[in-house]
Amino acid sequence: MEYNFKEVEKKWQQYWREKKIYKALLDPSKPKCYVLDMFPYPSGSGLHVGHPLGYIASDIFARYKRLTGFNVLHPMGYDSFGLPAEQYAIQTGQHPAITTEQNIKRYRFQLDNIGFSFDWDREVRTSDPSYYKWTQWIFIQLFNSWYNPVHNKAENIETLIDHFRDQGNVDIDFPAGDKELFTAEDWINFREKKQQEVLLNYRLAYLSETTVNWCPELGTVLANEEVKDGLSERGGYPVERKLMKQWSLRISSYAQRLLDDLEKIDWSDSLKEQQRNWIGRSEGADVLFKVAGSDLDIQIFTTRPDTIFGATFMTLAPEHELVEMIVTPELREEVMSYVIEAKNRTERERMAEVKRITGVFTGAYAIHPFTNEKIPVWVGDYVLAGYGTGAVMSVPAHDARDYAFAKHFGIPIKEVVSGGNILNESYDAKEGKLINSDFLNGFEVKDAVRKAIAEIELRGLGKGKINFRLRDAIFGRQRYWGEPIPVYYKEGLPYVVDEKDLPVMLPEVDKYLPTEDGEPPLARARDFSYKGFPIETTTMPGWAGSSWYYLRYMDANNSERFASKEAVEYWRDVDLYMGGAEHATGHLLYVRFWTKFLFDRGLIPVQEPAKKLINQGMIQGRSNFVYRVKDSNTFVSEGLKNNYETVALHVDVNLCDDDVLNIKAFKEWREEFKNAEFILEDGKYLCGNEIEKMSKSKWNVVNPDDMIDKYGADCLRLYEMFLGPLELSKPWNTNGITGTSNFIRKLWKLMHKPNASHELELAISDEAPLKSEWKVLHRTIKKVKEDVDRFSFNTTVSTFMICVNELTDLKCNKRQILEPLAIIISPYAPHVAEEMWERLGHKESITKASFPIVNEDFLVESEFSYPVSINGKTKTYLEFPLSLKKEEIESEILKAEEVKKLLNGQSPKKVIVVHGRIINIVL
RNA sequence: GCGGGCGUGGCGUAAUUGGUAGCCGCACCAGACUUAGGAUCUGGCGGAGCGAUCCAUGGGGGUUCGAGUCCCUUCGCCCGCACCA
Repeated sequence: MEYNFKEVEKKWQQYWREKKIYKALLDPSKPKCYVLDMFPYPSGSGLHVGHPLGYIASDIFARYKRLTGFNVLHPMGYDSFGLPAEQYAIQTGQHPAITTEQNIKRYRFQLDNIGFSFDWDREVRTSDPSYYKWTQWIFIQLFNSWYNPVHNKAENIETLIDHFRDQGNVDIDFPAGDKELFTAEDWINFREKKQQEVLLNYRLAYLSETTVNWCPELGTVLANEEVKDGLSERGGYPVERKLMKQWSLRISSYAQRLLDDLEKIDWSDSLKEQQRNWIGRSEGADVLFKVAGSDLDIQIFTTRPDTIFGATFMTLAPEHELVEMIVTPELREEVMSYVIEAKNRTERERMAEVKRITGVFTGAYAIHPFTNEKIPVWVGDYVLAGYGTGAVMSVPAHDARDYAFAKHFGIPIKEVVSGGNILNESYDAKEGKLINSDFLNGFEVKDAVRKAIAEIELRGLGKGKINFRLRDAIFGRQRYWGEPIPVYYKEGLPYVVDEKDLPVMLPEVDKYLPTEDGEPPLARARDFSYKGFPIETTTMPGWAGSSWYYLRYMDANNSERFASKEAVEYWRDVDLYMGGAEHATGHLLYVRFWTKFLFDRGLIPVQEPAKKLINQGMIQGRSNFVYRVKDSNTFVSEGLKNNYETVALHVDVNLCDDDVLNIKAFKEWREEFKNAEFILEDGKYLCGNEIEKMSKSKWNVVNPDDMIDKYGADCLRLYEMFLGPLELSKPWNTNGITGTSNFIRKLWKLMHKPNASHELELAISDEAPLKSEWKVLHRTIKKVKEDVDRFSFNTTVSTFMICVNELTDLKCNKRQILEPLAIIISPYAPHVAEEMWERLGHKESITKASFPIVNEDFLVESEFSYPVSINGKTKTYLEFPLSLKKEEIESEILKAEEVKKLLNGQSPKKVIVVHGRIINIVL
């Protein structure tokens, strides 16, 4: 019989499910391999062919690792808290849990269709109380921890309390903001309320009044990572800056470690670079400038302390608290109206108008700490409140922004580093010699920076400092569909819920909207309280559950702990993490942060979640167009469209095959096309095409289920891999799928022959293979192994094709060849491989087999004829027997008769041999 | 502006990582068989030339016996960050 993929795939999927073939057990006798995909948010539109790309690749890797003797953990789950289900709930009143459940069912069906080797007994759902119980538990650990800068790790808050009791806080760096000093005695005399307030300043999960990204449209705050170009990442609504009391996580304490440990992990350069940029470490100094005629100081941060003599003015961010205090009475009105205007501009407006230079003089002057000159203090919105100290010393000669500002307002420009032409533009480069700079004169920039910092510290004007761009992560969301924060309020102070009372269940509400007084939806819940005290009404952000899910898979059904000690000790970290690059500065930063935190607290044995990470490329859509002749119901084929005046219309790509329109289906597609007429070329209607993002509105969404129905799961798997390198973004194009489809048929035919009535029947030979057949096999095994090890799955598919073509040419149907062949193909095309395996007489699943070992003996060439170049030029052919050892090759070749003949008796100076072959002869 | 990546036939791509450029597949062309099909099989398929050969990896230059690969320069494309002091 012909290969019937529908029957075969169904049969094996059922077999795998029933026998729990892919169940992973903790087995210390075997090496572990943890292969993880980024779990999906189960959206209403289901999977399209782009989603499984990464899943297929990781599945291949997982299956390959199983065959090579690893105990593989390859789980899947759902990131099931999130906005779309909540938006839908707001519109329809349906509980998000119901929508989510429906979507998950659909996802599961689609995933099963592709034949993945997930261990579904370990499925996790972030919205499940048995899961978010532990998300809440980790939050409590964060709340009960502080970052000890001396030990450079998070510790139990009790150690801080002990320290306060013994020594106060004099010797402890305050993590953020101004430091209020107290002694041990002070601490003991503080009331409970005061103590708790102080501790809140040190906890890793803390409540504070901060400027947040407020999105009025979504009615919630967002983390920096969730804002793109001043718009919300989800929905694309404008975001404002707003001062609010909010829960935050102190990720900034981990900035240096998050940066340093990038060195230790095998992630792509671009992704690491994105994280480095996001963390944004810069070295420089904090310097104090006195305000003339007052005892106020302006603290600035600069990375160029060497240029301090070039500071001709200072600029404060409009939000800076000193603005109000230093502005002179005459200018107060003007300055404050500028401040208000600047504050009211949204982030987006501010960004869009980067080129616009605005600012206003405060009337106040600062005293230059070295020259004692009076320099004017300005307010300008090019200075950001959120970075450094929100104030800068402006050195127009050596900073492009200061330069533009100074030019615009006619402020003097003083050159202090030679090498540029400051009449035309600022000289920002960090090289050149210092001039006009007193004690720094003559130093190179690099040395001057060091010298300047030393001098600043010596004179008590400030000190060297490392600044990070990374801000603490805002953790509260004014939304319903998320994890409740396990906190209650007593006398206005937050306390965490007792661990034994977890989870704090998400309460039922009558509506999923904020209350009339603007409280989050949870405030609608009746009696949402703990021991009579009100519970926090904001919920956790979408990234909370995904920041530790990889740990839950290790022991997904544990009700005593987030995962048992044995499980985290055994599985440790992810060996291969597959997912999109869009999570570079969101999820992938948070999951590293939580991992380091849990490590610090002795809960897990690793500091990084994933050793190796691959970002699979996006699959774009390939839209098809039909061309309607203007004002008619006639459609003209693509090649002839220039002869008419036409309008291009998106047409459902599923109505086209290789860009040829299925006219019958098209007519049935929409009522208006029922009587459409067509102008054909070569008897066909050819559609135009264009690469666009895959989306419903563009009619270019290809559903994997349809592909599987038409070609089978194995064919889809092979084809998605064959499209090109994994990391590359590429358009989905089914035009080439016949290639992989043919391949599966050819593979099948290796062990089936047509009988008298032209039907295929099993034909396997038990004869010993010929050397040529062994050679084909072992070359393939070798190549496949190398390819999988370097994640080059597209070349592997080519390798399989070559192998099958060659075996077909050799008419090889030998069992000893087909068995290993089935094994090496099984990670890619598991269904057909299982079926072959069974037909070869095996009772057990092919997944229990072992990946064959390469026998190099079959690959050694004894004799060959190949082109050789002389002095890198002329090519000629040479036959030379090669059975020599590496070190013998050159000396033997040098005296070989053949070579001399070739050179008319001359002896070569040097023979270049690569992989046992003479490549070039130098005379 | 800064950072990361890329540029090879009509198309997707490959090249043992510095060693015969174009593997494999699609598309296309020719042929065979035929139960007439969008099946299967055989052959061809970067350019020029009857040919041996020559020219070709965005352009220019360099290192090397030898460069798609390394270096410099230039052009073009994609992605990320961006008033971060």
